[in-house]
Amino acid sequence: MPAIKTNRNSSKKEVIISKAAKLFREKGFSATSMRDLAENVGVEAASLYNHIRSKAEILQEICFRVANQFMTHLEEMENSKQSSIAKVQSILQFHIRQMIHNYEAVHVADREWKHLTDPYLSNFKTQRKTYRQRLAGIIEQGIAKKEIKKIDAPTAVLIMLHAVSGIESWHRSKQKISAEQLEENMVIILVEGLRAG
Amino acid sequence: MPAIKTNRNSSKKEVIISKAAKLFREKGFSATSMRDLAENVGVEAASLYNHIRSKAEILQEICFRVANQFMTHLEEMENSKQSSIAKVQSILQFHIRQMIHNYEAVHVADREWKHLTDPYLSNFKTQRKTYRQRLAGIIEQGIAKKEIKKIDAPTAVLIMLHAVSGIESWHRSKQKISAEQLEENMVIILVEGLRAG
DNA sequence: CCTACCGATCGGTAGG
DNA sequence: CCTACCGATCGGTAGG
Repeated sequence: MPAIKTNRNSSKKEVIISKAAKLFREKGFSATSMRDLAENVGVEAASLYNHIRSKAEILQEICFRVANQFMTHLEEMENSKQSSIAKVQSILQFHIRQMIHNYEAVHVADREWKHLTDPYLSNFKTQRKTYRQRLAGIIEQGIAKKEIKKIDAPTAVLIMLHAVSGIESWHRSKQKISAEQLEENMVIILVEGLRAG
Repeated sequence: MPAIKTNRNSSKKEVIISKAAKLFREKGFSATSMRDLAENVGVEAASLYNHIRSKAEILQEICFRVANQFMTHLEEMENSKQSSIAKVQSILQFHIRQMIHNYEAVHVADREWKHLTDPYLSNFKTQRKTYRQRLAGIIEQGIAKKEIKKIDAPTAVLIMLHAVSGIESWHRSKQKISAEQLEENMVIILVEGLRAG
């Protein structure tokens, strides 16, 4: 029954990708060996190759899945009727939630994409650049409508996206505030600033 | 003349560390080989070992030099008489300027420190944690004095420090705003927020 | 899914 | 500073 065989293969592939995301985040792509990964999955290294084509393919899967999720949400926001500041806030919240709940993969896509090889590398860099430009576009609309103060939009994008990657520290922290409080604090600081007033 | 020999050795060591910082940033610590590094320095791989003890030692030098610079500036701020918000702003500016002018080393210390080995790894993690706690302390003083709004101080630290690492994108950007404009925009967004008002 | 193994490359050393 | 080389480990394949 080929249907069952496909399910088995693909679910084992998902286990491999999920364990790989965990290891790539902890040790980095280059410092993670296929023998490390095999041990975590519970098979010999050679057996991994029945499910995946190469180490490079695993990284590709992780990076492009994450990229597609973010691009899909961005497009929803572009087509929505909200105010620009609400769109920016929603995108920020989406990033925060992804970083909280899909931490391993999101972090790997953010930090390890440099180890992709062409043509995937160029493709990924293009997608990344496009995403940032379109997000900057939304911010610029907000500035034009005077909902957002006159700042350099690409700089705002850079701050937002990198601030979110700080959630890494939250994950590692012993005495954490709740995910809800984290999200609330991050949105307030980025939207309203630090200064009291 | 041992004095001259020492100078020659230490300046060659500086060249090695500087080229290593560049490569570690571009490719990551694990993906940079000593043969890569040797080629960039202009010698054979074996010759590097007349100046440095190991690949690990190079990373240690980079990470602890950067850590010491930040810790020194933090201590200056702790001992200064400015308002808390001015202290936070000065620390933010120090991070931004370091990231602009000592980009390679600062970026490596920020992203590649996981590849340190004990006892250096534990030492670095402790310093990092201490730095963040003390910066959070300054922010908490600002909250107590109502100069800073009531937010979770560790979350503010996390946002500030990670936002600054976004300067990486600025370095890679073709059509950059000036370093001064970048600094001004980053400080405004983080201190005053995005929303117009 | 395993055993057995490949060529390439790694960080590092010996010796001059 | 170089040539020559070491043992270890890498990603991946053959064959069953």
